[in-house]
Amino acid sequence: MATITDVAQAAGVSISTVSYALSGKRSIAASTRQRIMRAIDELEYEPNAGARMLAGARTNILALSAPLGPDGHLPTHMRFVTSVVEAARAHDYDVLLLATDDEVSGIRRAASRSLIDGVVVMGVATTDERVPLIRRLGLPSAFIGIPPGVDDMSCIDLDFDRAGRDAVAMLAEAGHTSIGVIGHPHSYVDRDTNFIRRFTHGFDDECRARGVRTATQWPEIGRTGGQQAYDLLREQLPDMTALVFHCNEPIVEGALRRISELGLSIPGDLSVLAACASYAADELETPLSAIPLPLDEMCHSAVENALALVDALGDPQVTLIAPTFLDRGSIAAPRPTVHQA
Amino acid sequence: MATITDVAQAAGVSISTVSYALSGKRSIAASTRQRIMRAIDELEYEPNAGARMLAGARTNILALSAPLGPDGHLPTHMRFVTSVVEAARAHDYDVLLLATDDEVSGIRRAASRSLIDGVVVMGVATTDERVPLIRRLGLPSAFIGIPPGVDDMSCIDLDFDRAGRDAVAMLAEAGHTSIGVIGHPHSYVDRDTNFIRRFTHGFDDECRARGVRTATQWPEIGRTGGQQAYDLLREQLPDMTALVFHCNEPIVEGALRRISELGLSIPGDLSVLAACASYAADELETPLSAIPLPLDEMCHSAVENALALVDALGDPQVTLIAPTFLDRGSIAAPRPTVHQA
DNA sequence: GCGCATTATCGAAGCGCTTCGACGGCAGTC
DNA sequence: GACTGCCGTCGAAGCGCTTCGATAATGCGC
Repeated sequence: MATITDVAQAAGVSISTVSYALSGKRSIAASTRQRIMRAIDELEYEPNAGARMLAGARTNILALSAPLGPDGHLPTHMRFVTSVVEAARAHDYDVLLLATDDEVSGIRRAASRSLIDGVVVMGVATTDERVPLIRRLGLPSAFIGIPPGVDDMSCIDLDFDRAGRDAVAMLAEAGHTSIGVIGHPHSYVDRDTNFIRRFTHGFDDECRARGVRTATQWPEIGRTGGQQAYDLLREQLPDMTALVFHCNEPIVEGALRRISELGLSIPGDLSVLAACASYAADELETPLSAIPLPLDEMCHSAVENALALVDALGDPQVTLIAPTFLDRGSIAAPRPTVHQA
Repeated sequence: MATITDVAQAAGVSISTVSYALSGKRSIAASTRQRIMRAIDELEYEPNAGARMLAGARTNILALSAPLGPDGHLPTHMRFVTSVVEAARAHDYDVLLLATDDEVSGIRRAASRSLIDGVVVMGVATTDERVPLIRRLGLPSAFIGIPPGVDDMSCIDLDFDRAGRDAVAMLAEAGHTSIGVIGHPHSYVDRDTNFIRRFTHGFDDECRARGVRTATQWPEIGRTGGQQAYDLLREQLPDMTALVFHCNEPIVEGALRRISELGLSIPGDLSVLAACASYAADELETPLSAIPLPLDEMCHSAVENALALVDALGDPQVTLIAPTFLDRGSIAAPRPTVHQA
């Protein structure tokens, strides 16, 4: 493999000139730069990563701490992972994947070994040991999700509170006064809670403000959970005319199936909104209007925030992304109530 | 951060002694080693990764080249990824994730920069550009899956041909003479084919040898695809008494649902086998007897094969894992035929 | 045409580690 | 008691790069 010395020789310059030509940190005559670039191409030179780390105190590697246990929703996690990798690559960064019981210790190890420049943290739990660890290490970082009470580190997330309010507002303005919610599996609620709690807070608060009746089901994982949750919800809220999903697609699919089994039409009999949807809500059995989870935006911003900290540009910041709405026609005014004799 | 010099000073020895104590490449007096270890603990010393790479020509990083496009089955891919990470960690290796349009170029880049010691390749396609690339780079590698015609590189996979034969044998010996197959979505077949082809080859060959009638459906992606495939299969093979799945769970779930809608019992009316199942076939609506895909074994062996090549222990080898069978009672003898008047 | 910036380039130090060769000390051998 | 061999340790070279300070070359004002 060619080294910088080979390039310097081939171009008839010193190695420091090559280095400066590459980094742009000092001005180089255009003609010299050209010769150097030609030599680089011919020799297929790539700088040695180890040498660069040693000398430059820069690794061009970002860790991704991802709890990818069997209890999360794999497809969603996967989308986050690939999106982070993509964002990192856009800045010539590579991603070291820390997972399976190494999301925490791996951060310490990689940082102590100066293997990484920073870390992107996903799957943030309510009390997350990675928060104090990273703070103590002084490692540039970005959290995807907002650990409660943290304001001295970069975090990015959808504004779930706002999303909850918007969901209510949208349905209430269409005329609904009784809205059911199917939330995440309760196993997530016990663990992750933070974003779920924020959504619920905004949602419930807005219901109260508008005098909307509501009830929430936290189902079991999977499609069956979705079906059961819908049935229970109907018992709890017999006059329900609108349904909000704040969960992953298997549960949505289960509930939609149950709805269609019951012969109910969307939005004729029931208005449905997919809130904070990490999946493609237009590819469901019935396409759903949605407040999408801006997954790519979150991941890209997280990477950029982390790298800004690496470059010591700016300070850590907490970013809440404003929710948006994608209309797919699954929301309408409720049917006029038929007063029974 | 503490360096090896700090440790040497604290322990009152030279840095080379510390290095040898750590690597074990020369003998060190027990008392000296103890002093060194104490110093390491007290200073929380971790060797600098860059320096190690530079001096040692060893990075302790393995690349994982994973095409994680939206067209694959995300949960399965995710399981592979976490399993590889886990296996690598067991050897104090970290994993650099190459994905999203960088599975190929990333290998070249990381290798040229001497960032990685080797690469584990997943999602192997029939003609895969990574094969010639890695061969040309002379990079230690292991393929999860067998690229056709490759015998000079380490590959590991389930013996799909054998699995196909075993599937037929098992059902034929239970008395079945007409076996339907629901295979992978045809979008996979067009792309990946190799393992699918090997399964089909073994399966069809064994059917021929045993005089078993058979037909295969390559469904659309998703649950609906599974339902449709089952219906079509019944038209194609009206006397079908056994069904083999060689696909991912959404399709299995769709087909099982259709079967239960039709009021058919398993294994009373239909014997069912989940072949090469990457999912937990015991957690389905109806638990299925299965030939499991030994995902962890594949990933762990792949990592070990790649590392063996890094250490220049042994030569590349193609490993086919013998299929096993997990009985969950979804296979029985066919009902005696009722001759219609 | 002299001094002074400015621009372009170079040499050398040093990042933290691994590894080679060397060396002192000690046990065993004849 | 001198010789051989081995064990435990050390010093120094060198991995390929970045960066600092120095130096040469150029352009400019007066």
